[in-house]
Amino acid sequence: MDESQALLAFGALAGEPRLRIVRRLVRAGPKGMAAGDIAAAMSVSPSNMSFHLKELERAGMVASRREARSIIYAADYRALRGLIEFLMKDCCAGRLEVLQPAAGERPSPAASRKRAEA
Amino acid sequence: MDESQALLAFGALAGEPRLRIVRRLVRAGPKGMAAGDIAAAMSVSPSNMSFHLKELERAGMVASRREARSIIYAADYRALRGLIEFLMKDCCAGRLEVLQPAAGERPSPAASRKRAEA
DNA sequence: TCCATAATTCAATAATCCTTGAATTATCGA
DNA sequence: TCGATAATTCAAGGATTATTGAATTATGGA
Repeated sequence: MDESQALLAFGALAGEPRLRIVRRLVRAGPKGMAAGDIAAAMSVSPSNMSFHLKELERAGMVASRREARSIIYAADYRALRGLIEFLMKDCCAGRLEVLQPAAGERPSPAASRKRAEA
Repeated sequence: MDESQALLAFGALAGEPRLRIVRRLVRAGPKGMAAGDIAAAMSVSPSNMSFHLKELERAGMVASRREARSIIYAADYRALRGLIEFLMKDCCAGRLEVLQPAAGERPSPAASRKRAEA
């Protein structure tokens, strides 16, 4: 996966409805789910669901096929793997310790600040 | 990493300038880089850089500390690992084949369509 | 204290993205 | 062909997010 695809993928997953859709479709497996069933399963209007599914498809995260009157959407596992790989290889490149934490690594400044605020 | 943090993280990485910043900071390592040096390194105005850094910090992807007159930003490796884990565990939960492709898996419909368009 | 440097904050504008509901396209069965 | 179902497309509006330049805060040294 190259950078521009990764950017699309991050954008596609950066919203509650679409992240939920992807989760649902991963669970559904390769046989997928009809657009209307996804919409009903998460109480989103058909037209809005269509918008989000198109967005996910544009980003390559899901694929669609027509089956009689329904359009079936399925998660693209390759894209998910590709995104994970992108984060590991391309993004953390040259810094293996990102993936393999040193023993006794201390909490992040950000985390400490959050605790202090609470 | 929980869902709301993952959503913030995806949003933070879903843009060219910020993805570049994270890449640069991962390369820079734990000692980090001053805000101004990051801005200069990628020809972005200081005020705009500040905006993006704040966004990344809000998402927990980077941490900042003051050092004399400079403010030093560093990538939060834990957050990057957390995001990778989120994708693997939470998002692909119950579908191991997302991570371990079956032998002879065929190209995605999306990929075929792209080829056809070209 | 005064000046210069480093960065942030603020206000205004521009650009994107999301949602809604109506209109349209495609398919199937009578 | 006609009616019903499944989904998409379109246009309008609302809401977020990004960019810019000016004003502000914090720090260190003369």
